[in-house]
Amino acid sequence: MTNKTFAKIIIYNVILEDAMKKPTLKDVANKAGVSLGMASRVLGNYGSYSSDTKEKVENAARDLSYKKHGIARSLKLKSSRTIGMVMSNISNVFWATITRAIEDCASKSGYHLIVGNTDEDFKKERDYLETFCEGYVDGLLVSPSPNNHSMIKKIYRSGMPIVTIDRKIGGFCVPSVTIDNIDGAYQAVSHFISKGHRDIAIIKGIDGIMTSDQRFQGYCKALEMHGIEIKTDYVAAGLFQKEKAYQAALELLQLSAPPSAIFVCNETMAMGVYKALQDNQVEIGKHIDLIGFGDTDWATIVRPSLSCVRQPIYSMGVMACESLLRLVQNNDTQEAVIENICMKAELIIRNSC
Amino acid sequence: MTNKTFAKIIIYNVILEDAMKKPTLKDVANKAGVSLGMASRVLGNYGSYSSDTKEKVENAARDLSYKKHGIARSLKLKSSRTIGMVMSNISNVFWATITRAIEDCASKSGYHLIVGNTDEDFKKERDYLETFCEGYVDGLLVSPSPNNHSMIKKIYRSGMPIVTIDRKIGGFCVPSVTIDNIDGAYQAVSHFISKGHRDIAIIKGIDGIMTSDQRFQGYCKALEMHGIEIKTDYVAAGLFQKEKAYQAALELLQLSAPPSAIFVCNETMAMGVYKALQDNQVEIGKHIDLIGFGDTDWATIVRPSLSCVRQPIYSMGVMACESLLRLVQNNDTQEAVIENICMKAELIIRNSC
DNA sequence: TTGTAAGCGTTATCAT
DNA sequence: ATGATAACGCTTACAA
Repeated sequence: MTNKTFAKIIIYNVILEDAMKKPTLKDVANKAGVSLGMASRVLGNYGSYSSDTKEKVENAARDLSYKKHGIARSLKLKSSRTIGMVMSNISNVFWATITRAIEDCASKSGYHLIVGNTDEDFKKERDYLETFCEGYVDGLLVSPSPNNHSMIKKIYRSGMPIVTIDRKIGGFCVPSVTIDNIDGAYQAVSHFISKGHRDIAIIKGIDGIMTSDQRFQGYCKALEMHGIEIKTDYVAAGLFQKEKAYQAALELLQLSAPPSAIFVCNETMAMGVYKALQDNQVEIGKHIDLIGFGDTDWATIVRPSLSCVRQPIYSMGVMACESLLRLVQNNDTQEAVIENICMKAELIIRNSC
Repeated sequence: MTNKTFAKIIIYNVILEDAMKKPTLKDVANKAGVSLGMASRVLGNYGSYSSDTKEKVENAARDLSYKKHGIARSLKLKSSRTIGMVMSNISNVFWATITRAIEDCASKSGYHLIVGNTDEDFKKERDYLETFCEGYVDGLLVSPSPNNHSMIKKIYRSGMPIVTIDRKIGGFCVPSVTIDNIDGAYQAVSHFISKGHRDIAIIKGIDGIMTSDQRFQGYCKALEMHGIEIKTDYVAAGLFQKEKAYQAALELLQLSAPPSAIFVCNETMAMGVYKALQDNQVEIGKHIDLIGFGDTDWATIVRPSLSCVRQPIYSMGVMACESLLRLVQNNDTQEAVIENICMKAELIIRNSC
């Protein structure tokens, strides 16, 4: 946004080729000398027709370079063959990876993917859900904000296939694919404890968002299991943002009794924490140990390398999409099975602890 | 993909609410006791109608919670109000950021965004272009692979609005938004030279892809301008991949006369190079200077921090989308202006050089 | 095997 | 101001 310098080279076009409108099935039929229905049959490869007409139609289609019109088909078949994905922010690697997984999976089955970013704004989320549901999608993958749970339930109950991803609606009433955040956090904090740490801080994400709340639960559980008191001083909020986490880390350092270990609830915030500690000459892995939730590319090139709870991100996307496609394809069954899949995360120890 | 552990909680659903099919305009009209056309007029807010019918129709629509059917509208209006984006890989931050920018811009104008990943495979690219053009999109944003230039020209000439992004088709015959890669690379290498370096290596991306070729051109230009010979030993290929770049860096180190500075053609490869140098106890910024093309989050937390050529990624996405939308909305003009916008990159000096 | 025609859910023109 | 009705481009049941 900052860099506004650019050159604009404008070329006046000589002429655009005759933008004649695209040929329709009717054109093909006419050219082939058969009826519209006949043409549809051979191009759609169903019904019966003589090899003679088959050839005539195929030739005509080729000559006109006919392409079937997806929208018209969609209307007739009551299926757009596209699915929608609504998430907080696709430029976050986590979501980018999930989107990639979903698109891979969807395209394999001939589905298109349409995306929407909400920035955790439930109003935006609502808008996307609404417009996507205006016939544009056959199914929905959504990572719902806490405020829209009832809306999503309603949409699901009205017959639109949905599977929530990375977060779930209370009561198991909508299919979901999630990570076991409690267990992941528990593993991380338990590891700290096993190394002798007692003063363990957490930098949470956004309260009310399932992943953040559950990671905090896992943190609490580990401390409680080992009879360690949970000090409110050690519970900081980073809102899943780099800068906020930087601040939070600073405040932790300024405590009269600073923690000896910090569990950071996502990678973006882990970046902020690294920076805060580096800026204050605190040696990570020596003065303060660190574990982040979520693996990332840079974890291995930063010094010391970052230990983390690795989530099976790509797999999560694939499973969610497969679940959804299954629903989409069984759309008729009134009495459905609701799958709530929960995947385990894995603790990866590197040098930051 | 590696972590296959997961729990599957299956809940049998009590019953799905009567999945009655969605109300149509006809239903609304019936309920309101007016004709279908009338209902369409008030809901579409055009034509004329009495305030009485207006109220009746609006009430009926609300009571039935009627939503207009996007696909049907699209068919009638010959516009899907969605644009398509085809790129190499959305899970790469560069593309994720661009996609975000485009989606922001598109949604602001009421357009949906549908995406496709090609992994630089021209066959996949072709498939996406083809299916997207089956009426699904009103316009296309493409970062074309070298093999599909003629296909893209053809599609463009046939009347489908296209703007290429980050790469362009030879001959300025299709609108584009790109970065001035030659200048960016030139800045980086010139900086090396001004610091006294003579033995400057480059780790290129994929030959034949515009961004890689142009960055190499910029490298050559800087060397030539200062009368420095281009040594083939110093020209390595990293294929835009972390691992390949790691290898390439290793080979550079093993040269009898290793370079004193390396220019790396993207951030992914810069990661590989960092790792290679770290693994071999080569001190970056001391034994070997480094500049990468493309800014990244981790550039400031890695030690030493990474100098780089920063591209205005988000802006590029916005400009491309705005260009495209302009084309989409003037679709009728036979004689069009072809904009080829080229944005400047900016050298950011940190501690790696 | 083939043609006819009735939709799919809209918009928009043409009478009235 | 309102109601018919013809598209949009396709699929498919029904007749022939």
